[in-house]
Amino acid sequence: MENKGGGGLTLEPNPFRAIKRRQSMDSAAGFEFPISLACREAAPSSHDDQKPAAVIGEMDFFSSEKKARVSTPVGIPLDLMIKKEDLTINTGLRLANTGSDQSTLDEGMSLNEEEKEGKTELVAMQSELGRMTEENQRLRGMLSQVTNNYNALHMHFMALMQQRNQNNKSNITQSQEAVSDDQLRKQENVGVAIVPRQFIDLGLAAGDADEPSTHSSTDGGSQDPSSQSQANKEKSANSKEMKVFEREGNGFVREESPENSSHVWAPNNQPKVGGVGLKPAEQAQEATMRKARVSVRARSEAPMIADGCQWRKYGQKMAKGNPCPRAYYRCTMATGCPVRKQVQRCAEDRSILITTYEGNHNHPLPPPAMAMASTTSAAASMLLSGSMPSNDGLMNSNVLARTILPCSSSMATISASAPFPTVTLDLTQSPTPLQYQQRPPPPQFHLPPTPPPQPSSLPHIFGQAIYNQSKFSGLQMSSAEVARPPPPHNLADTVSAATAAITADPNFTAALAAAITSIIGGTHQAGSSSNSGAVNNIVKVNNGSSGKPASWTFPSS
DNA sequence: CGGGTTTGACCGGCGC
DNA sequence: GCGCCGGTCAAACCCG
Repeated sequence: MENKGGGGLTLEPNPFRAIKRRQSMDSAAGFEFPISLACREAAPSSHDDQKPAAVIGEMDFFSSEKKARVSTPVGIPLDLMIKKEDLTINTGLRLANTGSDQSTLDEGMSLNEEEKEGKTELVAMQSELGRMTEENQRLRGMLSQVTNNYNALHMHFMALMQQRNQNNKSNITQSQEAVSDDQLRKQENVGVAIVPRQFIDLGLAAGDADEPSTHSSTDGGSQDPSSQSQANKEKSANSKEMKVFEREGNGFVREESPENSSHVWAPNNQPKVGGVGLKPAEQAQEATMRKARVSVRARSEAPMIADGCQWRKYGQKMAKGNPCPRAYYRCTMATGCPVRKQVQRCAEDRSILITTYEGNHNHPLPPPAMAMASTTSAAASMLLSGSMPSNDGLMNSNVLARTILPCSSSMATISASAPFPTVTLDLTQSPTPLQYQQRPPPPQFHLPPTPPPQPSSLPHIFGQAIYNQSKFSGLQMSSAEVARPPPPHNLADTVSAATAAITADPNFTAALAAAITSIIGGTHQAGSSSNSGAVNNIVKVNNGSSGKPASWTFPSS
C-alpha cells in the first residue's frame, strides 16, 4: 500500500499491535497530520484479497471526543466512541520520519503502568473486535436469510402474475398452457435460484461472455432444438449487427435466445428473429421484452450523466416535439457491447436530463457501472416480468408498479403504452425530509423492511458518485466526503443529485436495498460470495435525520 | 495518427 | 403507396 499520509507514515503489518504513542504524539511539537486519512489508508484497499473484519471509515482525531465509523464486511455500520484518554487503540500505523528520534520519544514514558493499562485496553479492544466479528457473522446470516426470503417472494409473485395473465387471455391455447405450466414447474423446482440468475443475466453480463454455450441448457429447457436452430438461421440472415456479434463470438448470440425473456437488449428486426416456432402472442411478447428500456430522469447541467461506462456517440437527431436534440451513444468498453443509451433534455424543463438505457453489457464492469447495470437490469426485469402482452398490458404494468414499487411510486413509473416498455426512474423530485422522518428507522439494519427490490435510479447516480469520489482511493467514502465540495468538473451535478437524493429522499434506503439485493443475488449465484475477495465499495450515507450513518458494502466484480 | 464527434444519408416501422 | 419518424450508418471533420 502506498504511503500517502502526511507526516511520513508507514503502516504496521499487524494492525492490532498496540502502540503507546499518545504522549509521544502530544509531546512531539508540531506533530499534526490527518490521522483520519491515515486511518482510511490503514483500511484494506479494494485490491486486497481478503475482506477486513472491520474497516475504519472515518475518524476525527482533532476533536476531543473521537468518533470512529466502522463498516463491517456485511455493511452494517458500527459507531465507536473513543475518548481522548482512551486513544491507545492501534490505528494500524507506525510513526516514522516524524522528525524526532523515536528512541528519544519513547524515553520518559512511564512504561509500567501505562503498558499494563495499554495491554488491558488492547485485550478489551480485541474482545470487542471478536464480538464485532461474531455480530458480523450473525448479521450476514440474517442478510442472507432476508435475501432468500425476498427471492422466494419474488418467485411467488412472478408465478402469480403469470397465472393472472393466463387467466386473462381468452385465446390461450392448450400448448401455451402446457409451456407455461412447465415453466412454472421449473421455476418452482429451481426455487429461489431463478431470480438471482435473472439478475446475473441482466446485470452481470460478463458471465455471458464467459460461457455462451451453457445458456440454452440453463434456462431454455422448453425450447425446441429444431426451432432454435431455425431461429438461429433467421437471426444470421436478418440483422447486420447480429452477424457481427456471432462472428465475434462474444457470447452475445445468447442474448437472442427466444426463451431468455429477461434480456432486454434487442438489435434490429427482433420480431422476425424470435418468431420462428413461436405463436404470434409469444412473438409479440418477446418483441416487447427485448425492447424494454430504463429511463433515468435527473437534473444535471452536464451534457451526459457519467455512469462508469465509456460511450461513443454515433448519432444525433432532432426528435419530434422536443427542441433539444437526442444523442445516441453506444458502449465502447468492449467490442460489440450491445448497450446503447439515448440522452436528451426534457422539453419542459431543460435542466432535466433524460438518459435511456437499453441492453446488457457483455463485458466486466467497473463498480459504478455495475451498480448502474444491476439497477437498470433489475428495473427492466421488474418491467418484463409484469408487462405481458395482453389487452390490459398497461394495467398489468401499473399493478406491477404498485406491487413492486409500493413506496417508490413517485419515483419509478412503468409505461407499457410507449413503443417499448420503459421504466422511468425520476430523480428530479424535490426531497421531502418530513416523509423520511415519519418513517421510523428499522430496528437494527439500516436496510428497509420492504422486501421487494425497487428499481431506482439512485444506485446509478449513487454508484457514480461513489466512483467519482473514490475510484482511486480504495472505494471508500464517508458521509463527510459526500458532503465535501465535488471535483471541479461536470460531475458536480451527479454528486449533488446523489447527495440530495440520499440525504433526503424517503425511498433511498429501499432503492439501495434494491441494488444490494440484485447484486447479492447475482453474486451468490455466480459463485462468488461476499467472502471471495471481491472488491468492496464501502458506502457511507448520512441520512441527515438521525445522525447515524447508513452503511452498505457493495460486493462487485 | 488514432479515436471521438458531427452530420447528412439511409433504412425500417408505422400510420394514414 | 406514401410520408413521417426514430434509429443507425459512415464519411468528413476535429482534436489531442
